[in-house]
Amino acid sequence: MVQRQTRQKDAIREALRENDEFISAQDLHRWLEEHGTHIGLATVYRQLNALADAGLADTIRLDGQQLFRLCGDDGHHHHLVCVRCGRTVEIEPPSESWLRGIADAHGFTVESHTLEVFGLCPDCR
Amino acid sequence: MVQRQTRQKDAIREALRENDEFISAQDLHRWLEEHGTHIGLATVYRQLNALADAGLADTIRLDGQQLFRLCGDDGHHHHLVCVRCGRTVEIEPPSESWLRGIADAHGFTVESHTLEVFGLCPDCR
DNA sequence: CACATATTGATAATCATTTTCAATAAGAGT
DNA sequence: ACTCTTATTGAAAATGATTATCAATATGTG
Repeated sequence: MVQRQTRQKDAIREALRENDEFISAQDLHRWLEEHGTHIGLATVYRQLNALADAGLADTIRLDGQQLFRLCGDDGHHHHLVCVRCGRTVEIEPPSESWLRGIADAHGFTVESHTLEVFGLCPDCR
Repeated sequence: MVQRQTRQKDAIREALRENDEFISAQDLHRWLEEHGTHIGLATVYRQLNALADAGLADTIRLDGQQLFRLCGDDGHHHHLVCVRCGRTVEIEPPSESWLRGIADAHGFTVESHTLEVFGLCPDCR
């Protein structure tokens, strides 16, 4: 027995499915509360981290807190984030070979990378 | 009168000059302490943020804390960061036109962006 | 030198996130 | 359905980084 199914896990994944944009653990917890689903804050953090670790959720860091969003299982993505409303669009990643080339030039290995572009979306500009 | 020169500001800038790699406010505070210079932690945070706001220091976020490093005044840089020892190398940024092209395609403006590559440096791999 | 005020620093306050640990519940085996 | 092991939960406390407070200090201008 390695992994158990619980109403909390289901509720959290479902809540993420209904929230297209990146959302913080605190906000997701509040959202669940407002929708009549009480789940401990610690559990929300735990599941969100678990999803991120499993590669099922993407995370970005904005304004001192970590935001989460479900994503396909084809690795992580890069984003264009509206600094006013939080709207997010996935963008083309820089080519892996470009990254590797740069790292190789300095003798580094590549473990991970981040790329986020911040600006104003069409509605907010 | 808008800006005053103080021994604290000088000490912090000098300390940054002697630390090539990214360093956290806490660590810089400790470093100063170990070098016989006592400066309030709050002041270290204040100056570090002031330098970053002024564009004189680059910052990255690693492992839940913000790291600072002096940089030239020609805008911000991108980095290759060793996840073990913290060693950092500046890398070529993605071309501005590439960024703008992506943003334009979605109707976004570009206000800022981040790119960090994490891996192991030659000594740690 | 005097004065207005930028700056400092010790401490308290915030805030997000993690840990703790006893209580609960999933699910495998019977 | 019943038991038993243990994954999971949740409330509360702990942590850790960063920021706000505010009286005391120090800067530089007149």
